[in-house]
Amino acid sequence: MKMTEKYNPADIESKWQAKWEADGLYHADIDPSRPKYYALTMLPYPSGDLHIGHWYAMTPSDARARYLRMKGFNVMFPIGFDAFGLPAENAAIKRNIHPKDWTYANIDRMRGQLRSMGAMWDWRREAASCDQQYYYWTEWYFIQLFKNDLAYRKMSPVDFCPNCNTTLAREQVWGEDRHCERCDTPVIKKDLDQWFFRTTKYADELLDFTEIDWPDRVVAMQTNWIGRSEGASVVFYTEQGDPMEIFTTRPDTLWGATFMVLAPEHPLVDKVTTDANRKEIEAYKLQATRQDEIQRGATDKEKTGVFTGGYAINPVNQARIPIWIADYVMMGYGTGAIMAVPAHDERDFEFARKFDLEIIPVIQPAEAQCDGATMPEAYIGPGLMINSAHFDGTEVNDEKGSKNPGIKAVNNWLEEQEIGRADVSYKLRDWLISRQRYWGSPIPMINCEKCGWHPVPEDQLPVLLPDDVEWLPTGESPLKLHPTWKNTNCPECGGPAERETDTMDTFMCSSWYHLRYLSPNFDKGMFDPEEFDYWMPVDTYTGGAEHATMHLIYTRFFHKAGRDMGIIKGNEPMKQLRNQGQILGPDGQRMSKSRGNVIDPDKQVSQYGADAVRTYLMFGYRWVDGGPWKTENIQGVVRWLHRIWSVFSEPVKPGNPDPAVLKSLRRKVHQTLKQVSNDIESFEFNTIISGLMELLNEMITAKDAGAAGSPEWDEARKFYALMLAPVAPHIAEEMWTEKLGNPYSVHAQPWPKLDEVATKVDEVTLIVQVNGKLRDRITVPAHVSEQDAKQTALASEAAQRFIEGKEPRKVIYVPGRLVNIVV
RNA sequence: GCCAAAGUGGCGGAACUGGCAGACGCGCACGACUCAAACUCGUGUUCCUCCGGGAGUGUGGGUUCGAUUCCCACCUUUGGCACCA
Repeated sequence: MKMTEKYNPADIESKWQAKWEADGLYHADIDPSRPKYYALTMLPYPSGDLHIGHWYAMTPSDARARYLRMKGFNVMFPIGFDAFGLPAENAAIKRNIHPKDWTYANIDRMRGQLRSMGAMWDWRREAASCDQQYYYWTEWYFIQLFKNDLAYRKMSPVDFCPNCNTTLAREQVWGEDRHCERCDTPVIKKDLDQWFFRTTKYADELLDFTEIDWPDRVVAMQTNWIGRSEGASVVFYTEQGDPMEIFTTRPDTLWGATFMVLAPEHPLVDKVTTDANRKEIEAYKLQATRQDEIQRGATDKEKTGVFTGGYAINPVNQARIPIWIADYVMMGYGTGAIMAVPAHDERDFEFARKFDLEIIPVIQPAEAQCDGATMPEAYIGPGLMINSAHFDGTEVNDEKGSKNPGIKAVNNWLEEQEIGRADVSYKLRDWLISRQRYWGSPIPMINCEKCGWHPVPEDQLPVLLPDDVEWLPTGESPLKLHPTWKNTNCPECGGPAERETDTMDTFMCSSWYHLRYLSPNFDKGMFDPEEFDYWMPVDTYTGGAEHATMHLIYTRFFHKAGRDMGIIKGNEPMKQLRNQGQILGPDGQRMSKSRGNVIDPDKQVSQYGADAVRTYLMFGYRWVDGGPWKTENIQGVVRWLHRIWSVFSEPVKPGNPDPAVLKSLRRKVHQTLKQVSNDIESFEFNTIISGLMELLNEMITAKDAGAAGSPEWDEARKFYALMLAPVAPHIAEEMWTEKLGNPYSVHAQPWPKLDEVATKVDEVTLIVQVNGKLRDRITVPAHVSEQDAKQTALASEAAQRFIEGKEPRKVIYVPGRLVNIVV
């Protein structure tokens, strides 16, 4: 007899990976006869080393894609690289290697690592955002945005990281001390001419999530980020007659405005400031700008501010109210000016108390009486309007915007009087995309002194990045320092002109990679429309939740803008989104080189095999949560894989089993099939594995009872290999093809067919409760009548003991579950 | 402060629609195999117990014959936002 070889993952994994690849097993091509499924996982940055987090994100997604493929879908599962960005330049500076060389070397290395996952990538669709034929179309799309007035240039104060020497988008600035997301350096403000995209134009539409199935968490984060507030815009006038527009969510409190506050940077500050106050105002402004550089955000900071000496007229009652400046009013939101109603706004109240300003209540709560002189805090609840001319007595409730009768009434009146109007304000700002760095997609714009800014003519695209640059960071784009690159001719007048030397934020590149995957070599457009029509939209998108307010808003904007420009079809790029959690180091901390708690997937794979690493990551965690890597826990799946191997390898010794054993084996097989199918569809990877473990345990028991050799046993092994295929593709292939002798490949097989009848039991165990407490178990036929079930339960000796001869008041019967006797 | 999610054995976690809490696995203990160890296999493993049973899913209440599951209040943890007018 031939000795059974041991399970050696290294042998079978590389063998099958090579064969699958050579056979093009996972190529996904347009096939109108089959339903399509676009499964997408967020593309990696080519940092040079695949992280265990990539495995955690990608291999369960791969398992699900494989399952859907077996279910009959034509599944596309592509991969690529988010290949532009700062780390390449930083590495270049540190090691004097060209960012391009660094990036492509890393991509090469990571391709190998990604292959070791045994995932069903269609490598023919690979795209890297730094490829010429990719950024060609990134540039082209920029031009379309520009032509449609969705890209514009503006001088504006922007967050600038002095370490990375580039500007940052609002969402790339983190924390109370406003530091750079990459290097933790506190950012500073700089006034720069920058390119923006009009994301705000889509603010309302971005708040509509009805067409997509995304996690509540992400929907909530995007909703907060967009920050829609309903209210009114009202124009106040300074005493000199300059209009001063403010936005308020509480127009019903207009009569309680006792002062105005301007942001220190507000353009009217100089004009309203009297000579007597000018010195103090200038000092405060200076201090505010300085503080901007460090921190102006702290909430618990005591309010500061200075009186300008100027006054404004409240348009609703002609009251003359002082104008102050204070840093609690931000130039970047609304109009940078507010009316202050201290009686009904906490911040204004605090400010008024500190500077002894008047407080006039205009909302009267039901019970207490508000008195401006004595009230201990602002009142923000509902009530009736008072001190508000003919609005006195109008009801104000807790609703926001026009649902609030007080706000609605005042808004109507403001419009009639032409003082103001109902309005909406957003926290969302236009997307700043200029970066003063080299390794990014060029912004294809030309500036001519005579003709202004014009796009590079499309037949001259792409604007190529020059290879010969000095990339030492100076705060200016390295492209600006290149001796010749920026010199060109004006597309309008032909005279000498200069190229834009900033490059684009890499989020621009990653906003459309799912479209480039459709046809990475297509040269007549961003994508082949035929591919688009078949594959789009993305059916399932998986990745980290950290992109909720950045990438995931940008890509929706990109898509909607493309739709309105006639380039893209549909309203949303990705129908379903699911987030995975994070794998932490064994110490429960975030993995980092400095902590020395990094788990290297390559090492794990060489030690345990790819199937073990895949299944461990699926089994050990709730996918959405993640958690610390536990080295000893991987033993569980390793043992399981070895047991699978032996169940499939050991010679069959046919026995003479009890038919009940076979029936119960078949039941377990089909119950597991049902459970595994449900779990894999709903991203519950941990219970897929536990279900398969349970089934294997039952198979071993059945085998010991002589089941081997029976048709039930053969079906169990066949189904087992098929159910294993999505999660552990290599061992499943080995079992299917080599051990069971089925035709290659297990991954080209249809998913096994469920026999619902087989999952049903003949006999059920009912629990018998007395007053809700478990007292006994009885076995009854599955279709027992209610009466019989109750009778059997009442007759139970254990139950009788607890009934103690008392008369049952009520007997509850839940079919298949229990009988509860209430006494 | 606001928004969101989550609290279950020593640990990761399971429990369909309100119906046997702790599946599966790790760890641990004991046993078998072994000269011995590892591997492997078997048995046990929420806590208390007078061995009848009792308690138990963050805390306190409620609804219900019955609550990890539904409702109310609170506590804790994690993530996000944070003077947004």
